[in-house]
Amino acid sequence: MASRAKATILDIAREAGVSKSTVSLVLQGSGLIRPETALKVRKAIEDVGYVYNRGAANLRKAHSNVIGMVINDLTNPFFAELAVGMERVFQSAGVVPFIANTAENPVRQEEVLKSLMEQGVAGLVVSPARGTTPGAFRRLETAGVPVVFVMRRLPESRIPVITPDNHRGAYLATAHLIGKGHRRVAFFGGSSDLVVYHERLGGFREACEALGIAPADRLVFEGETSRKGGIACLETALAMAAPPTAALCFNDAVAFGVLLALRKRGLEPGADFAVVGFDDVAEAEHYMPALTSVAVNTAGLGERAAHVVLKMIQSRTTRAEDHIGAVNLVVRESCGPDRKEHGCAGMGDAA
Amino acid sequence: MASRAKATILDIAREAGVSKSTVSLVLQGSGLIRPETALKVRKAIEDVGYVYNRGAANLRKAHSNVIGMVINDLTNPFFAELAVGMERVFQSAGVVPFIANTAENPVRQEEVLKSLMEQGVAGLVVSPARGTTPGAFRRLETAGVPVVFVMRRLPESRIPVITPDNHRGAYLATAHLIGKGHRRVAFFGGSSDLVVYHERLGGFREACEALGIAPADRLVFEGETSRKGGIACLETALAMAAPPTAALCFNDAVAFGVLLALRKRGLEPGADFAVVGFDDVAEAEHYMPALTSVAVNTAGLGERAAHVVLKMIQSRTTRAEDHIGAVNLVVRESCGPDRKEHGCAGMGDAA
DNA sequence: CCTAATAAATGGAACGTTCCAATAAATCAA
DNA sequence: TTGATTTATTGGAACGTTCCATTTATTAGG
Repeated sequence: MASRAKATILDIAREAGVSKSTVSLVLQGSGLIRPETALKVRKAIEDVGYVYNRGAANLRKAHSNVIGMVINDLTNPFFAELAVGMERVFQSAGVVPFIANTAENPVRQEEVLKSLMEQGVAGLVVSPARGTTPGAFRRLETAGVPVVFVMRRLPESRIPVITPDNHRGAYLATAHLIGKGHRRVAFFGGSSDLVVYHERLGGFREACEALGIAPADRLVFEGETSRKGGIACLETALAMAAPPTAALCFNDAVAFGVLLALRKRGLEPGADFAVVGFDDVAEAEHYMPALTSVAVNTAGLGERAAHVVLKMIQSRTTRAEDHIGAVNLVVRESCGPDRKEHGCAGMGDAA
Repeated sequence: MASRAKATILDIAREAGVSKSTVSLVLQGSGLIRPETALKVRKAIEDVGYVYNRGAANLRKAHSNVIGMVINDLTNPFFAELAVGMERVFQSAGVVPFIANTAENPVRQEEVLKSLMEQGVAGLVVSPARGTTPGAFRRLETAGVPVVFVMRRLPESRIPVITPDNHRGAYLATAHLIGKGHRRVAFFGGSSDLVVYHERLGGFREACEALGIAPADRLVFEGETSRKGGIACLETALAMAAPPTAALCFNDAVAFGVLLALRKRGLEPGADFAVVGFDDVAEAEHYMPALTSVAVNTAGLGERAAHVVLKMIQSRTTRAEDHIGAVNLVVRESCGPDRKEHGCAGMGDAA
């Protein structure tokens, strides 16, 4: 059923009555070959059902045109969107990237990275798994493989990073909440082993400080970065003596959870409790109510990252400039109308 | 910055004072090597910062342990879930699968397949892109590479298929709707170039017939398989003279769109119009209202597909049995309570 | 018609592994 | 001791390409 031993360049050569070198040249589109010869060879290639053996070629050439995208959680639409952005530019550069999922698991990530290296990748763009150890990328570094981080960074590392301006995004969002009249505001979700977390939390804190929210009135609740985490955060927040009236969520997934939990309690998102998300995934716009969120231009950052790694490969360097992408707050319905002093939902505030 | 010429098995041999053959044996974990020798070698491997060159090895061995997962749309959480299911079993089998996205584009798929073949994949599990031409997999077939289709199938092809029981799922869902008292029911979304579409539509039709819905009262609206498509379907359906009162949607994305559009019109999903989805993605449970949907055990089918391809690779065959997975209807809120003759929403029915 | 220059095609070594057949070393039976 | 057997180790060919250095064919210049 399977074909006989697979055809090689030599079989083609025989078929076409030329030397293997000639076939190789044709395969590479060299202009040195007489057009009619090339034609003959191409016909032979078809006839014998040849498939190029990239492994053999790489053995000789030592640069492999395989590019890897290592993603921490493909199940999360945010990262899927990111991956798709990258793919777009790889595609138009004529390379087929291989995607590998680490499922937020550093051990798995280790395996994936190892496998990719053994495969001889030319370059990598990585959104590192939570809890990645500092040394995880040393192998790649000493091997001189171009790597760029996207969306997430490691505490200290020389690897170039493409991220959104998390600090600014959080600042903007928090200012929006405070501008709406909220005086007791919370930060929901995320965990401190991610540096993004500190960046976003930092923006939140700075806004609170700048806009006169008392330290006691800015509440932070760590939690899973998922719908579930959002639900949990809201529950514990509302159980407090003086609960917050608004929250900036670590990401949209958390925000969706909060929205859900509010509804389940019979509270009206927006009117009774304002929530803003982060990332502005596609779904945010279609949620009920539509989610106010910090747009980070996910696909755009993906494209940027892809370009950078391509450039690095081309110029055989392992260094590149970081890029901090602009963000902007897109206001929708989840924060309701302004709550200026008409003491709506009965949650008093100490202004 | 980059290391000097990368270390090979020969460097290790020199370092450890043994022959390259010995190193090779150690690398493969052969028991023929004296433990202390093996230890010495392993130390040398560490010392020189060796990375295994799988390309070179494959050249010699001719079976590559690379497995590919070709997915039509990673952006769709349903397929992401599927991919994750497959990954789980590949991981525990000790292989790192490479995922490639075709973005529902047959041309891209062609490229991806070509690249994978050149890479020398040992096997493939594929959810083919819409509009895949019949010959797209011939290359793989003549090369004798094990391939299994998952979730989707091609009109005619000898390649084994793992899918849910689409016909039965649609039947169940439709029967549920009719059981609730609906007499004018619709099928929303999907397009006829997918064979899944015909399977699901077939189940819908059969249920209608079996349960006495007049041919004129079973409406079918083709449309995009997305939220957007769902919105469009609902709009055109409600614009009819005698609109349906319930719909089975091609998949959950369409159903979400319908839910959204209902809300936007001030209609209450469930009470005013019943909707059931298909696939039961994770989100269905958390939607507002929670979506009644046909659960297909996505991850389970993914696992199954992975097992099958692994088995095929191992037994060097290109054939395997099809598998039709059981489905079940999970009833939530989107169909409301039974609508037995208490003429609730003012939409009369001719029973 | 010969030489120089150019164009087209080619042989062979090299890339880093695996694995067979062969060797070397150790153990055993007599 | 000697050969037979087992246990460890090793050299070398092979895998399918690329690319350099050559060779061969073609054309141009005189």
